[in-house]
Amino acid sequence: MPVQVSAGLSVPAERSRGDQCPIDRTVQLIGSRPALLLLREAFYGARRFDDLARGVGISEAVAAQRLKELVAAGVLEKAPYQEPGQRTRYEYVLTEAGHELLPVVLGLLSWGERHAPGARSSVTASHAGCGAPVEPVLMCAAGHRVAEDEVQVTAERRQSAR
Amino acid sequence: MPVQVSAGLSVPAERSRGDQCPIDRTVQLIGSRPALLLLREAFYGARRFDDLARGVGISEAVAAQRLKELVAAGVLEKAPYQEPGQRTRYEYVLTEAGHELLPVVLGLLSWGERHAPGARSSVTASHAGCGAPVEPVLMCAAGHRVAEDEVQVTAERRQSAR
DNA sequence: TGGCTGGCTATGGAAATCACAAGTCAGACG
DNA sequence: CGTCTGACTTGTGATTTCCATAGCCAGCCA
Repeated sequence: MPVQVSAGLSVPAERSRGDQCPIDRTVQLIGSRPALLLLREAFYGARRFDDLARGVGISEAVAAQRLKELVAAGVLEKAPYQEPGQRTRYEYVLTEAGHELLPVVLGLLSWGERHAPGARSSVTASHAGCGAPVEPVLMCAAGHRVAEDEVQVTAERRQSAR
Repeated sequence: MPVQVSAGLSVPAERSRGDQCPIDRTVQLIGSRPALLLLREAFYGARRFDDLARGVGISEAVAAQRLKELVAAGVLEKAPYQEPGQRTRYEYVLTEAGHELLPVVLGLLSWGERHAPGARSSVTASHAGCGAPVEPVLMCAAGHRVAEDEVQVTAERRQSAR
């Protein structure tokens, strides 16, 4: 399913320094603290507005704004639900594209556990099949597990005026 | 309903909303656009102040500030270098912990290529050993490659005070 | 000794973002 | 009909972050 990205909605990607780098584009979409934390809540299983906002600890105004952006970016989707005796409401569920951000979020989690001082994690990610904990790792197309220092990053710099 | 335990934690009162989640801590360290983009430049191979700042397209003041934070966070390190006929200067190199952020950065890159509209990437990451492109994937401790929807995220909710 | 250059530091004002508070809206319930 | 609740929207300052400009500082070189 094609991820439709905002038909001209509020995402401010345009004005900011037009960078053609996908990293920059992704960061502009989900790179702010509230957005990423909302995403974290979504992975935890939160779906309703109040749960999401409270879990992150931000005001409703900010939550509404960020959720709108995440929906526009195709990361979340509004889906109707109805509790017995309640009227129809909308919850926020992760789209396919949203699920694909899990490696990033788990990468942040994993790094934070190892390098950011503080309380231990209260979160675990496990393989639904076998129950073993899950971690993001690097692999090359040939099937090798790749250590961080075995990666060659090459950028075709052509924009560097000067 | 989850219970709130461990409420004894002293109110943060720090500048940041004290969250004991490693994801939040990591985001507070490297989650801003300038910081992440500086990191990107570092992975591209930039080491000198001007190259880093110019590559990101931010002012020197912001670059100096963010670089200082990244050094304080242990992601970058200042190392002396000397070009012939120049005085000793300092460059910024990735530490071990910094290199371990590569999965996160590549995850953002990979996601952006697939889901963020725009020009194609001008960056590739390849395995230094075999030359094949590298991607971040999820693996469980048992050695299985795990799809995003096979991951079970469980959080010990305790903070839902109120 | 004085200029040049890379690498910052300082200041000031514009712009974005936040929390807090209050208001809106739709429909189930009494 | 009128209230209640979840999900927002709007308004108001305070706070933060940004860019731009300017200045400073340390050597190498002439």
